[in-house]
Amino acid sequence: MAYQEIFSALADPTRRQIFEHLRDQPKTVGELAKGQTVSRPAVSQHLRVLQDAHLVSVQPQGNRRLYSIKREGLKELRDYLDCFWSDAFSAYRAEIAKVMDEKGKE
Amino acid sequence: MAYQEIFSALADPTRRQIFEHLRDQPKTVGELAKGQTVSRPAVSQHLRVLQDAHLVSVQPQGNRRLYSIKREGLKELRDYLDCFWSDAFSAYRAEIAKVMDEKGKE
DNA sequence: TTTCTTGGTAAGCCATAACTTACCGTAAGT
DNA sequence: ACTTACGGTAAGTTATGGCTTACCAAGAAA
Repeated sequence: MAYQEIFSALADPTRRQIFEHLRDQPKTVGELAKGQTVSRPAVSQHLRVLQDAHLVSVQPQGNRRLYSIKREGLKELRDYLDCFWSDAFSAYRAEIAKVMDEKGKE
Repeated sequence: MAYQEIFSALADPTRRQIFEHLRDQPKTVGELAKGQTVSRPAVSQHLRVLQDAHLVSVQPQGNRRLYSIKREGLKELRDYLDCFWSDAFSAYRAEIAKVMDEKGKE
């Protein structure tokens, strides 16, 4: 359904780098821009795209905005990939994934 | 490493549709083009990109070329996604995936 | 209340990528 | 041998998307 946005969001190398930087911990726009060669507005625009793809989320904290990874988009992507394993293991995999998602929420 | 090619290969909607059409069974270029609104050369070009991303493979059969899905690229992508589940379940997931790949090869 | 920081948005530029038509090589069919 | 089917490649066009600078709004700090 929303594969389009997710795939194209992660297709850009700069955007993927930003996304990866969020893997360790939530960061502000300024922090993210510091690790990038592109300008801060560019980072803002990338974050917008990632947000639309449900790959990151924000919480404003006074002056700044703290971005963090949101696994929702990733989960969708994983489900998409899974349906290319057409054998019985696909279902098995899906089940495992489901269980782990539950755990992951804690 | 080669995430770039894989992500951008699947980011294009037409290309993804072609890829999905191969899910059921291997097909020739003509067959794939028939299900598409774009021209046959366009399909050829898309297949080239998918091939570079290790998402499809070809075997020539006389006059025609039979394209089929190659899970190598998908596997790489899945591994990439897995490393965003940073908890202990990531390792577990990876193990499961490995086992299932082995099984899948049969 | 100024001033500085933080960050989103607008406008415009430019490179890339997806498409087209035209062409060519090769294998089958007649 | 000729013709038709199949499909890859070249060249050119156009739209999209990633970048920049400039600008603006809102919260801290002075």
